[in-house]
Amino acid sequence: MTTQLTTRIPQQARSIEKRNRLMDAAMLEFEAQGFHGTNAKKIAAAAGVSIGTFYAYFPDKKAILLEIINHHLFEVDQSIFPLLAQKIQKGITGREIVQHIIRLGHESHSMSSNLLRVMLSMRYIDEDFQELATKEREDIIQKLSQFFTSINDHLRVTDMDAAAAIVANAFEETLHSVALDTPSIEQGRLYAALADMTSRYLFINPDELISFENQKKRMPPAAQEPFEKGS
Amino acid sequence: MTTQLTTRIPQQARSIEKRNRLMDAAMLEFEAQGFHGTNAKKIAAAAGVSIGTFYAYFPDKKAILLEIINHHLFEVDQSIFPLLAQKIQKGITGREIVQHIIRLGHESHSMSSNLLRVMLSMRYIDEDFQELATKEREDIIQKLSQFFTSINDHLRVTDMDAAAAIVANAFEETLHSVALDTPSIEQGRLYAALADMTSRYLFINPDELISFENQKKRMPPAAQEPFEKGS
Amino acid sequence: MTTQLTTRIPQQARSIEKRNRLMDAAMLEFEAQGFHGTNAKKIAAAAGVSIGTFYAYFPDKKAILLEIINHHLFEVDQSIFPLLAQKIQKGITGREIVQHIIRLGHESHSMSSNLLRVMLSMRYIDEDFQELATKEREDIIQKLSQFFTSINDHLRVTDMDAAAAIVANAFEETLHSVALDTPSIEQGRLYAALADMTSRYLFINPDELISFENQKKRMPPAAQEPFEKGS
Amino acid sequence: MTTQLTTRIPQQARSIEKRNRLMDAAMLEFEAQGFHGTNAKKIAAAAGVSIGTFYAYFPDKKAILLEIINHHLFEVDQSIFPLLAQKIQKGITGREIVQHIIRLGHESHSMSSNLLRVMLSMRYIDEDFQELATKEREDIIQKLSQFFTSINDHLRVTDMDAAAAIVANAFEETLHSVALDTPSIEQGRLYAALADMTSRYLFINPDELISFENQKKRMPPAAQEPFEKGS
DNA sequence: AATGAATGAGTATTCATTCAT
DNA sequence: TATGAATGAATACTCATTCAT
Repeated sequence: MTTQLTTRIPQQARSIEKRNRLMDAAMLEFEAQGFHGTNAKKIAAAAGVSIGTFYAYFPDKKAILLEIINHHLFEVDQSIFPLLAQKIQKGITGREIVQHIIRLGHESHSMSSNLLRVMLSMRYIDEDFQELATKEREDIIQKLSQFFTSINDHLRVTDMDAAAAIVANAFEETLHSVALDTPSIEQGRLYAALADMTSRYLFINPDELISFENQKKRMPPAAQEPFEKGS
Repeated sequence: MTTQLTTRIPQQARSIEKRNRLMDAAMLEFEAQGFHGTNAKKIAAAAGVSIGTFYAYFPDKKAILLEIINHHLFEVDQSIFPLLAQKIQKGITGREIVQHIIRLGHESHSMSSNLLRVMLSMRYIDEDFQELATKEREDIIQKLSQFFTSINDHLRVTDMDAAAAIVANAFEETLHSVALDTPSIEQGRLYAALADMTSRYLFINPDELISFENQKKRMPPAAQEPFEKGS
Repeated sequence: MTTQLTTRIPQQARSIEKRNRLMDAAMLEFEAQGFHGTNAKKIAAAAGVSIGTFYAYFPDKKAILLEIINHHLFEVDQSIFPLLAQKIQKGITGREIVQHIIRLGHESHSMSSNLLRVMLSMRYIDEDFQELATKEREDIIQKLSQFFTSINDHLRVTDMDAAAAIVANAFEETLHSVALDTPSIEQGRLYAALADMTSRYLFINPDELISFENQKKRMPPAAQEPFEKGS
Repeated sequence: MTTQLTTRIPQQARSIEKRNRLMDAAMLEFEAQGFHGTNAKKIAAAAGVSIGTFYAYFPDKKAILLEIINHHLFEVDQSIFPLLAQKIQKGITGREIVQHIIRLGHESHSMSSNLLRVMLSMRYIDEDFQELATKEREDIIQKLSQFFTSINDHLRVTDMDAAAAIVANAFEETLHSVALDTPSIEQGRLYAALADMTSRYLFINPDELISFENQKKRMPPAAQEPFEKGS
C-alpha cells in the first residue's frame, strides 16, 4: 500500500518554484479543507497551475502531504534542536532543562492547528504517515535517552530508554492538547505541572545546578544529537 | 458540518436486532478497511440487510461509527470504573493506585487496534468525534481531579486540575503507544516508569498507605464518579 | 489481466430489459465507433440509462463486448449447426456437404462487418477474447473431426484433426475476407474454388453420393454435435 | 481519419540514427505493451530521446507502427521472395513448390508473436493498416496468380485469381495459427495437410516434375515478381 | 418495514500535443 | 535541432442517497 515517493526532483529554478507553489497551496488547502476535503485539482487551481502539472510533480495528494510533513520535520530538526543545545550549557538546573525542552517543543508545534490535526489523523490510518511518525518518535526518544545517559550521575532514573519514552509521551500529548484544544486550563499551569512532574521524575534534585565540563565526550554533532553545546 | 444524530431508535425486538447486526458488521468493516475504505453498501451487505435498511437506521456511515464509539465508551464507564473503585479501598499506597489506573486503562484499550486507530484518527479531523473525545477527556480529568481532592492530604500537588490533566495525558499517550506500536521497549518497563513518574509527582510519599474511612463523603455515584467504592 | 465476468444476473424482468437495452446500445456503439472509440458513458447515454446503471450491470466496456460476442456465438451454435445437420441427410455428395458448410458459415458472419472487425481485432490483443476465439475454434475443429471420422470410409484424408484444422482455417479466412473486403473477386467464384479445394482434398470422390443409414451411431446431440440429423 | 504520413525524412546520419533508435524502441514497446498500452512518451524514453524529438520524426504513435510494418513487409519482399525464386527452378514437383511457399511463409512470420498480434489487430480496425494489409494481400495474390498462369499447363484449376486467393487465404490463416496459438496439433502435421490440400487442388499431378525452360518469359523482376529465377 | 435499482455529480489520473528555451 | 515542462480535455469508475415497489 505504501506510496512510491518518486516525486520528480526538478533541476531548473522555475521547476523548484512551481514545486514550492504547489506545496504552499496544498498546505493551505489541507489546512482549510482537511485531507479528504480537498483534491489534486483544487490544489493545482490554488497554485495557479494545471492538474497535469500537479501530477508531473507529485504522484498523488498523499505524496504532497508527506513532503510537507517531511519538510516540517526537517526544519524542526534544523532549527529547534540546535537552539536547545545552545540553552543547555553552563550552570542550569534539571527543571530549567525540562522547561527549555517544553518551550521549544511548543514552538515546534507552531504550524496551523488544522494542519497539525491532518498530520495526527493521518498517522493513525496510513502506513506511510505512521512510518514517518514512528521514525520521528524513535529519533526523539533516542536523543533524549542519549542525553540522559550523558548526565546520568544527576538522574534518579536508571532505565534510560523507558524514561525517555514516557517523558516524550507526556510532553507530546500535552503539547498537542495545548495546540489543539480550547483551553479549559491555562497553558502556563499545564506546562508548570508538566515540568514539575518530569523533572521530579528524572532528576535526583531538579533544582541543583548541572555543570557541562566534558561536553565533547557527552554530546555528538548537532542535527544528529540535538542537545550538543554547538560546534 | 456536524451530523444530526437522528438515528431512529426502534421499538421492536426485531429492529433492535437488525440495528445490532448493522453495528457489528460496521465494526468489522471499519476494523478491516478503515473509515474511508468502506461504505454504507458494504456494511449493509456484511450485515445481511439491504442498503435501504441501513439508511432507515442510520443517516450515514459516520453516524454508525459515532454510535459504536459511544457504545464502547459507555461500556468502559460501566465496567472499568467500578472495577477501579473496588480496588481502591482500604490500605493501599499511592503507587498501587496509579498502577491500578494504568492496568484498567490498558484493559479499556482492548478493542481491535485498527478500530482504535480509526477512532483516534477521526477525533482529529471531525467535529463530532472531537466533541466526543473532548467530553470523555474532560470527564476523566474531572474524575481524577475530584479523586485527588478527596485524598488531598496525601498529595504534594496543589493545582488538582492541572495535575489531573497532565497525568491523564501521560497515561493516554503511553497507553496508545503500547496498544498501537510495535513495541521497541517492553510494556512492563514502560508501565513501571509511567507509574514511577506519576506517583512520585502526585504523592508526598508514593509508598505510604492511604486509608479511606470517609469514602461516602469523598466518592460520588458509580458511572458518573468512577472511583467510588461501589453502590 | 483477465476481466472478472461478475456481471450481475438480474432477476426481475425490468432488469433484464435494461440489460438488453445496454447490450443493444453497446453493439451499435462498437459498430459505429469501434471498441476504443466509445466508452461506458456513451453506451449508457445511447441506452438511455445513467453511467451508474451501466456499472451496475457490467464491470466495464470490455465485459459488455464479451457478452455480446458470447451471445452471438451461442446463437450461431443454436441456429446454424442444427440447420446444417438437417441438410446433411440422405443422398448427398461430399462437394454438396462442403457447399452447405460454406453457405451456413457465410450466414453466421451476417453481423455488421464493423462489429466483426472489432471482434477479430480484440482476439489478437486481449487474453479474454483470445480465449473465447480459441474455444470456439477448437469446438469447430472437434466437431468437424468427429464428422469426418463418422464418414471416414468416403474420405481420402487419414489425419482427421489436421484435416479439420486446415479446412476450418481455409473456410475462416475466406469467409472473413468476403465479409470484410471490397470484393476484387466475386463471392461466387471464391466459394466455388473453396468448395473445390476442400472437397477434393477430403473426399475420395467428391461427387459420389454418401448414404447416412446409421446416423444415430454417427451423430451425437444437436448443439454439441452440429451435424446430427435432429432429435 | 487516415493519418498523414508526413514523417520527416532526415538527411543527416545522426538523424537517421535517431529515427532508427525510435523505431527500435517503439517495436520493443509495442511488443511488450501492445499498441494501446504504450505511448509516445514511453517510446521516446525507451529510445533515450525527448518527447519533442519523437514528434519531430513522427506525427504520432500510429505513424511509427505503420513504418515498422512497412519496413518489415519491405524486408520480406526483399529477402523471402528471391529465396523462393531460387528454389523453384529445375526439376521440382507441384507439392515441393507448395512446400517451399509454406516454409518461406513460415519464416516471414518470424517476428515476435506479440508484434504480429498488434499488426493483425490493427488491420481490422484502422483504415491505414487495413489499406496496407489489403495491398500486401493483393500483391501476393497477383504474384501467385501470375505464377499459376506461367505453369498453367500443369494445373487443374482454371480461375487463376480465385485459386490464388483461396490458396493465399488457406496459407495465411494456418501460418498465423501456428505463429500465435498454443499448438494443439503439431506444426508438421498441419503443414503436411496444408501442402496436401493445396497441391492436390492446384496441380493435375502434384508429384510430377515441372520444367522451367521459358523462365524469362514467365517471371518478372525480383521484388515485384517474387517467383522469378533471380538476377 | 424492507428492498435494491437507479442516479449522476464527483474523484483520480492519463496523454497527445505544444512551445518557450 | 532538441528539450521537456505545461496543458486540460477526456476517461474510467465510485458512492451517497432516493424512491417506486
